[in-house]
Amino acid sequence: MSLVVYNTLSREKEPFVPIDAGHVRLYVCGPTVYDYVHIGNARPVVAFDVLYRLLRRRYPRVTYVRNITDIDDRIMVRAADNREPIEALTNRTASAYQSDMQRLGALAPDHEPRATQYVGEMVDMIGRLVDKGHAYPAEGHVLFSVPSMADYGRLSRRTRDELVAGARVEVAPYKKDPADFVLWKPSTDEQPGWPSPWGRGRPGWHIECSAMSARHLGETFDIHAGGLDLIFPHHENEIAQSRCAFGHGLMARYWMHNGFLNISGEKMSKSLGNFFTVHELLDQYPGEAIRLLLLSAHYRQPLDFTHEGLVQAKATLDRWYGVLRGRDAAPAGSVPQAVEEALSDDLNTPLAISALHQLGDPATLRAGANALGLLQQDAEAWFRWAPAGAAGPTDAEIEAAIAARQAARKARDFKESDRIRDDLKVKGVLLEDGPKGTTWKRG
RNA sequence: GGCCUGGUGGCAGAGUGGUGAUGCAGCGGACUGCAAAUCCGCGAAUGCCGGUUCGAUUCCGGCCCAGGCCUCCA
Repeated sequence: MSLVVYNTLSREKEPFVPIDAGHVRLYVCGPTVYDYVHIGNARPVVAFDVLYRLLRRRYPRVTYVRNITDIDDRIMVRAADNREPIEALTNRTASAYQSDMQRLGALAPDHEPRATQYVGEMVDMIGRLVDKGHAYPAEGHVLFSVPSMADYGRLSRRTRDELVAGARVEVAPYKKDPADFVLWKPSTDEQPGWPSPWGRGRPGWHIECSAMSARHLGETFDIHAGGLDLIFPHHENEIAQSRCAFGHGLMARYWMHNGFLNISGEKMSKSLGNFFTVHELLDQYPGEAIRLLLLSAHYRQPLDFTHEGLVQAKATLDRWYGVLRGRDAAPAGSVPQAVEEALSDDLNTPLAISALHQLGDPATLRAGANALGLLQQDAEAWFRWAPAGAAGPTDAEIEAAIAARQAARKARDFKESDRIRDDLKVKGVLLEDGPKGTTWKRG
């Protein structure tokens, strides 16, 4: 089954043909670690985790790289506010990120490079750009010369003139051209910095991805992915840096971008206060419910992230886990064809989910859901999940109440048995009488 | 102003040049001590105006509406 992906470069779906069919290489832009990530940051991680899983089924070797940006002005500001060392802040938030993404069912990338560990590579790359006339030093900075690249702007379909005309930002006086962007900037004594031929300083935002992708995936690789908002300037500038430094006609063959996430119909933003961190959501909903909601719309479409959506996602998973419950549900050997076909068409996860609804066999259902990174846990564990800080009855108390209710039912004291059931319901525990006895779940 | 998305039943959300998936909700039935869960069945939608076509929700043009990007941003 051939894989087709939408390539931002061409604005069309294209058959996926790897550069080396023996080794597919994928890069996804990761977070800047200065705080817990928000739910919008999780969308590319989950969407491209589905891609990673699919590629691993198709190709003998896949290398997936997702960076962690641990040097950035926001980090410096936050560390100063917190009165803590930068490394303490970045280590703590990077660990929280990794743990949160794991709880969303995302596989760990093969490499998770941190920018501060690749400053040497970045300095080398900037040196190459200067040597080739694509960059120039100015007042302690090094800038990329946009006019030096004939087809700059291909990804975002913008010409240099359009950029300059639409610019909302004041042009720094040391720029030769208003469109030029920073590769290296000087640091004061208090700011973190590294030695370079242009003085002590730190890298600009874009250069780390160029340097780290080249190091782990090569000068050209297959897929580069990230959020829609990264098309410009981040990915445009990565392309400029990598192509001009290495002299290739392309950096990555396929550029994939996920759409944005709205909160209750409005753009998520700090000023509106409609801002959820993955960390806090994981206290209130199971990770798989959050993941299912993220996959319930196509990755390129906008996704409205609502409480109702989470409740519905959890209900769907309740039903699926109900199919698995008490039955032998080891995943069947292969992913059901309908699911595989849907995912092969530019990751059509909503269509794949609809196919899952048609599956009644537990092993097949689990195999199909696993392709989406869902139904990865034991069914009983799923039904015992409770929100953080919930004050409901313990498992043992529930079992005891069920036993008391069974005794009442046997004595045909339905008033008492219904009282017990209602009492548990108020406490968030739902009972279901089946042919094999009574099962329960936390609502 | 430039570039780019999208407008499908009550809600969520796919596909498709030829009787419009799927899930939730709703309605009816089976099952149950009663429920719940499950199963069976039912009703319900393609923003507006043109064009191409035997036929358009799908292709083309215009309009209206919503959203994103234009050097913080997933």
